[in-house]
Amino acid sequence: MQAQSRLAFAASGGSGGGNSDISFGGAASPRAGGEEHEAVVRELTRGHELTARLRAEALRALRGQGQAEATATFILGEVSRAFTVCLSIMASASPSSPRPGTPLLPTRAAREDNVPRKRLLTASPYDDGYQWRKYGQKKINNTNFPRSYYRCSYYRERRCPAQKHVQQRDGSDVPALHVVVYTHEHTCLQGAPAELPDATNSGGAASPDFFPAGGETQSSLRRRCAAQVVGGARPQFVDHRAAMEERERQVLVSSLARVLQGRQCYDVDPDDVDSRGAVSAVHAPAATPVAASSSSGLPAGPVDAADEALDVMDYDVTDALFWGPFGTDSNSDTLF
DNA sequence: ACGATTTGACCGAG
DNA sequence: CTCGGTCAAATCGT
Repeated sequence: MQAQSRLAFAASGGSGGGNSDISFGGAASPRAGGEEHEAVVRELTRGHELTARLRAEALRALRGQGQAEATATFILGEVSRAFTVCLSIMASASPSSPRPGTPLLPTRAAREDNVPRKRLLTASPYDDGYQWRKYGQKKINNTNFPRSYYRCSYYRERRCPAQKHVQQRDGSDVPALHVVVYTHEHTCLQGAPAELPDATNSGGAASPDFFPAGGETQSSLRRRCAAQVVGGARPQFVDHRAAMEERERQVLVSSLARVLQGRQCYDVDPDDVDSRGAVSAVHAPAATPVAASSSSGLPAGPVDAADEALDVMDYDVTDALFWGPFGTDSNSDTLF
């Protein structure tokens, strides 16, 4: 599913630039395309709803049955996610929706801070592989749910500027969907390997930037850094897209590892999982520990939130699906 | 004791 | 003045 959408959108011009030229099913006219589009969306929505019901029933039936429950949770979560991603693609390709990269009528347009922003619609707003610290919550006018404000946990010691705002979407989505707006790009994973305090050796040479700030002890900083390192080898995230793919892969591996927990004969190595999530090899020894554990256990993917009435510009769906790079400047199609 | 979260106050933009 | 975003003291959880 993801692989297909990836290919489809990769062929359409890729990320960021917002030059996608998406068409589905060779619709001949806007009218026919619109009807076809509606029918597909209707069926996908129905499938999604039925999956949610099936999931609820299955979990009720399998409650307390350990591995079976975990397996059902994972598989049905993946099915649900597939529907969500399809719906997201259809929303982005809607004949009536603005094309990616096309400036929307600015609701609070022309924000002048020039800060790159990006919006996602996802059932799991907290499973993006980063560590966040909440710093505020606000009731927003004319909405049912409060908006929560998060900052990268490394805001202080590494001066990572990344932030995100999470707000549950009004309505009766099952599962509940959240609009997540990311502002700024993480800097805390870039060019870090040699500079981070060593997580295992006591005398690791750390740059002053990575020493604890605000009274945090060195040991607690090390613990936190170690918690984010996967398998002891910190990837040097230079290419943003590769970094995001890597993170998504790790989240998937984490899910698989949970499911396979207890089956001593199976272990999953992240290197054996390709970008589509396919496990290309299964072998001992131990599975690599994975950061970004999910509290929900349902690795639902992020999708485009093109129909939201929030003051965020639309952006290329490829980025929405695969956590691609932020827009970086005025050329970005992800700005407010 | 310490880090994370909550929540009312505050601030700047419109 | 209203509103969204942030701050920071109080509170909570481990």
